Amino acid sequence: MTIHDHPGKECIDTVRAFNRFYTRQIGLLDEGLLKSPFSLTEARVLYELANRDGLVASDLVRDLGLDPGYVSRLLKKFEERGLVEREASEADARRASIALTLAGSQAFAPLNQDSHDQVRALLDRLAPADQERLVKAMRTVHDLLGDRPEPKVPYILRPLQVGDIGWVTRRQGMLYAQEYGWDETFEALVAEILGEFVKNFVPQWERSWIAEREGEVVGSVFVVRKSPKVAKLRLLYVEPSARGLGIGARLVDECITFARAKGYRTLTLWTNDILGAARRIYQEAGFRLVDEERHHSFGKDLVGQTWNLEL
Amino acid sequence: MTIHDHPGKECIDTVRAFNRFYTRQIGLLDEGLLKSPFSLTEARVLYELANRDGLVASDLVRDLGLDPGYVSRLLKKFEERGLVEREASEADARRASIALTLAGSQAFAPLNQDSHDQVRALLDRLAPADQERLVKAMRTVHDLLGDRPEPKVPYILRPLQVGDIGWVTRRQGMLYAQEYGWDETFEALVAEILGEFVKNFVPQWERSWIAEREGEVVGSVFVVRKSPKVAKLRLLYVEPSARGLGIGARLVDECITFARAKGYRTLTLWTNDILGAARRIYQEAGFRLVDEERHHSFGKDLVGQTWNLEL
DNA sequence: CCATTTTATTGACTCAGTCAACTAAATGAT
DNA sequence: ATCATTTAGTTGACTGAGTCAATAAAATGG
Repeated sequence: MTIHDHPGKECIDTVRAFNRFYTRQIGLLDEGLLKSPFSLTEARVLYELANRDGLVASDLVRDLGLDPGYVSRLLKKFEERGLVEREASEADARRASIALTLAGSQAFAPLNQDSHDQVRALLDRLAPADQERLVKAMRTVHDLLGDRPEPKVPYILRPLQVGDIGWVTRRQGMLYAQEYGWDETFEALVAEILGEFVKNFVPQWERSWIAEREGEVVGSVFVVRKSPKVAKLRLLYVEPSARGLGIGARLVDECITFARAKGYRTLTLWTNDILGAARRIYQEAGFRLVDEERHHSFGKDLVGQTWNLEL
Repeated sequence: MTIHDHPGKECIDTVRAFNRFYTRQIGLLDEGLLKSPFSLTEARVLYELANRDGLVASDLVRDLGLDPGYVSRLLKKFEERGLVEREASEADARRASIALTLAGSQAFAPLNQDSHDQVRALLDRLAPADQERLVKAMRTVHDLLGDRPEPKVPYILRPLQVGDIGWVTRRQGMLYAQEYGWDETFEALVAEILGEFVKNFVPQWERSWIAEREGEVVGSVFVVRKSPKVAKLRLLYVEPSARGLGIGARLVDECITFARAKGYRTLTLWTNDILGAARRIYQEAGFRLVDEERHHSFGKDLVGQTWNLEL
């Protein structure tokens, strides 16, 4: 696979179909503006003015993709009608920041309310579960096509919650199936391990960390008690899409800190030699390879490795 | 929870933000039309004519949300330029179906190509995994907001594949957590059962069915061998969004057929009394309640039930 | 300090889209 | 059958949203 395959034709057609569909959708929503004294573009400008401070004419031109002349005239009209005020910039005499006056806000309020009500009506037609799916899908499209600002917090760590076990199982199963051709018995092993983890969970001695990035699970790791002196790190994984953020190292680090704090003497883990990225993380963290054995699992011939860290 | 909660404010705001964003996005894409001799609306009309047969003027008015007078004039202009032909309808003398001529197709081709290339360029900027996410999200939005045509095949049944174990675990865990407040130990139990199912899987005596609807898993059931004479039905579930299609009954039916074919004498299952929808399916299928016992599991006081069907 | 770029404005257009009035055919209620 | 109502499409008369090019003034950058 090259870095960028050309997108398939069905993909392109689906996106185009969506664009046509949404063109119409937006047309329907904007019909609500017909009775208002503002055009669609005017309403867009009002919205921007109402929701952002310190805007300058050229911001509107750029962000809404409008003609500078048109914006100039439009603002002049708004100013004459007392809807906006301009305040000359001190730093740059050409620019003037534009703000809605009270009258402007009042003129915008019903527009805003209409739009709000329309969207609510749209959502009301859907079952709650579908509302969530819709919103999530829209957010995905928005994030992918918009110039996504890197999230301020690249990821968070949190404990296990309902749904995580299955999700982690699924993702690990699919990931190793895709990358190494492992069969479904690996996914089954993950399911068993996680099932047992929760069933026999001892909060004092064991812990789980789920890495979440923008609401999506992107990594996880588990520490279980093998004996009073030995803790085992299990099921470290990081989503391919979230690699390079140091999540893997961070997760391992949390495990080590936890194991130390609990008074374990050894932190052990089992992995396979082909998992290079993981091995590097373990080495960096100070783990030493203590044992290797061949085995046939998950439909492949593999070399299992045991790594230990003396705490 | 009422049937339709009012959508949360953040939902509404997200949808509105998406609408603003996509208004701009469509504006960007349509800039490609500027050099062409057609307006956006003309291009939309041409697209419809190129992709659908037997169209009538009023179809365009309805489907594209246009003014009838405008369409009338637009078609007249196209006809004068030799881009479209009209053929009077036999059934209704007022109507005439409209079709692109060869010249019309030729005029449309570059537009179509441009749009295609633009979308390809858009997708090319994304990693393949993100392309898939985008397309899937768009399809979700389209399906939810468009008047979705009922799929021709409402669902299909298929055997387990990689990723299903985790998905089924997650969905069951989340479903019962949401509907009955069960804690994560239920999800863990599902994970263990499924892990063991795959680990000890005996194809001759056991089987799984996954119900899939439009590419999404919407239900599942498993049959395991308890003894040479007794098979156990486990983990029946149907997604709320796919209920009412008879998937649950169908899954149970498959289990019964399978158990009979394999020569089992009894099909047994364990459930809880609060799961009313499931109970109805079991009763319909001929199962008899043979045992009940109170137990405390999943953070709740429950009444477990064993149901048997003599084959 | 001078060429270039950015920000904003203005004049001059135009054509995409609207609105209302109207014809002709089809439908449907009685 | 028939007559009121609805549907399909047409035409005339507008208008105003948006475009394009020229210009001014300020800021930037080598």
